[in-house]
Amino acid sequence: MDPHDRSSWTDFEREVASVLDQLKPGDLVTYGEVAAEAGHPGAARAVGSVLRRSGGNFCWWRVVSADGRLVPGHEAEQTRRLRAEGVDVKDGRIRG
DNA sequence: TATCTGACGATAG
DNA sequence: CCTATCGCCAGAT
Repeated sequence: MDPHDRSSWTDFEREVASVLDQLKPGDLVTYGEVAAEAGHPGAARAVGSVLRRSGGNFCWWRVVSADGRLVPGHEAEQTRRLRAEGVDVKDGRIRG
């Protein structure tokens, strides 16, 4: 998947991208919300797959699990990015 | 067409 | 609070 040529992406990837593109610094969404906003309610797991394979083409750090958990294996980086946007993160989780 | 996979989500214990 | 399951979806093989 080439970040400079979205036309080569799948419809699902484009839809997910359009949703994430609207997020502003400090915004937080869950995989399920992204899926629903993209027009694919229930496809939360598929959203995670897209983000995992997309390797940073999206603002993945603003996406958290439904229970507020950060991305497994990327807690440090995600915590750093979120705090830089004013989000309160505590022990790999969103406080609030 | 059949199966397997996973950065999910809800539920039960 | 934790783990174990199960249902779900789109992609990859």
